[in-house]
Amino acid sequence: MTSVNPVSAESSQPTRRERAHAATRVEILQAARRLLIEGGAERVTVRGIAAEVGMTAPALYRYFGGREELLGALCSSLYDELADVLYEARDRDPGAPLKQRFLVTSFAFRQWALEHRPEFGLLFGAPIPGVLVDIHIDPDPAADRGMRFGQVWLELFAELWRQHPVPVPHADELDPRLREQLTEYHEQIGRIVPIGAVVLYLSCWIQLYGAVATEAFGHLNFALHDGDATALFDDLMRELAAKLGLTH
Amino acid sequence: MTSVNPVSAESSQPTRRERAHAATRVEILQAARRLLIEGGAERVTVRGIAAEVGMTAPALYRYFGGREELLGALCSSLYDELADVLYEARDRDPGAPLKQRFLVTSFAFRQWALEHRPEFGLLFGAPIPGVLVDIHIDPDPAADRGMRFGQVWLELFAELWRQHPVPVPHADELDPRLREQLTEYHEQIGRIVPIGAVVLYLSCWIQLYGAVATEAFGHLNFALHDGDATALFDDLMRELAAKLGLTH
DNA sequence: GTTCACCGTGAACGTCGTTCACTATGCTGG
DNA sequence: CCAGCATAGTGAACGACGTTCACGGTGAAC
Repeated sequence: MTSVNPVSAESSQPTRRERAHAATRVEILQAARRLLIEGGAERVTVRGIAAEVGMTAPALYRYFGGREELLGALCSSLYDELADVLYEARDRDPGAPLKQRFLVTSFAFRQWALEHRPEFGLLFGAPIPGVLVDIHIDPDPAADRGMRFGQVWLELFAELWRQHPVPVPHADELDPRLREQLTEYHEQIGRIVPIGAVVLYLSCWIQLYGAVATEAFGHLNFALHDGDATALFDDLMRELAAKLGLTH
Repeated sequence: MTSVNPVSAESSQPTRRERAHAATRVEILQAARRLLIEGGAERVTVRGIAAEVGMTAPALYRYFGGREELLGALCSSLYDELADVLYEARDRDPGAPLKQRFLVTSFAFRQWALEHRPEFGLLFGAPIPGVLVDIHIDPDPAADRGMRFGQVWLELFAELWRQHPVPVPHADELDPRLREQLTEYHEQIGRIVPIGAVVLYLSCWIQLYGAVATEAFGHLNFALHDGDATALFDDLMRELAAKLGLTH
């Protein structure tokens, strides 16, 4: 099962076979994504993918341990793509004020979610029993591609907060339970902002998630008949900017 | 298929057979829920349910049109249960100040979500292609059990806002797109609050959804390693109360 | 007491994930 | 250059899935 080749044990140049293997892996993931877009995670079927890439189903087991592992790899690659999209949005206009870059990045997140609803659902919906678990359990932090996604927001937020340090509760004023829970993460990110700002960061993430997920999942359709929450999202982002002390 | 009995066409007392039929339906839904809890929507299988209620798979087609329709009915019954839970929380202490009753209800929502994650995921996660669609498309508003769930919050919010009318933008100040989109819903709920308050209501729902869903789906685990966001939720609800002008 | 609607079964079809024995291919070490 | 071998891919098979259909049995209705 994907045994390590003695020739290129770690980081030396990949052999011909390894390149072909990796190429087939991405081809498989592309086919999987096509099926995901067509009909949700349910349609991502081993046999379907195999047909798409011109193989029979058992051949896929040379590349992935099974359907769940394949879905996990698909999640990873999607997290990566999303992180790239966000980085691109953030750095699109490096001279612009940070507030604007933050808003542009937030809008890019929403846009990606709406243009890729099945993918967004896979990454940010209810976890599928055997899939996402494996990812977040991965001991190697670099292997958790979701981390890269979170990193975008963290960098942006930290830069924003340090340039515009809206008052946050001191560590002593924080709920002791919350302070204790967040200490590990706080250290993990190198204490780039005070722990009170981490709470603010999480509350921003929650608000952004809520705004994007409710729209992408259709949980606003009861009120917004056409399902387009653009105007509402604008409102919410203004509110979020105000919470960050970014009054214009 | 479930033809109307000439004896009890509409609302007269149900015949013996009809009662048995209805009883079997709920028994089936209970079995389906047991499987849902065991292993998510994926495990809710026609054959599995049939075995659970002591029948063979084809027999279930006397009660439901198929797996998707069965999942839809399960959603409806879960929405109903959740609405009951919320109503109970709201009316637990009718003499308490509205702010407290609002917070108690919000906490009840979170608690139900955390104690019934698979059910919550089915109702509030990414929509399953063939399932939730049918529900929200139902022309009979009384048949959409999700409406009953939304009604709890709407009643609570309206009562709260009228007792404590925090300033909201006038209709003229609202984004024209948003105003036009919300007009239909505004009429539908009988204009019990001004349309600007509807925007506030939606933003509250989004914030509550974000707080509960991120925790229930594990989308806070990157920072809260134990996954318990109680303290953070407290914070967020305080913030939400402040947005409603409920400073204590 | 006959008729008939309804409940439930068993067999069957096509699809699913997965395993296994097997073959072909192409790289590798002597 | 050739023997050896890891790897890629196939076809058959197993059990489980959703769904359909023809069939028998049971209880209510006239």
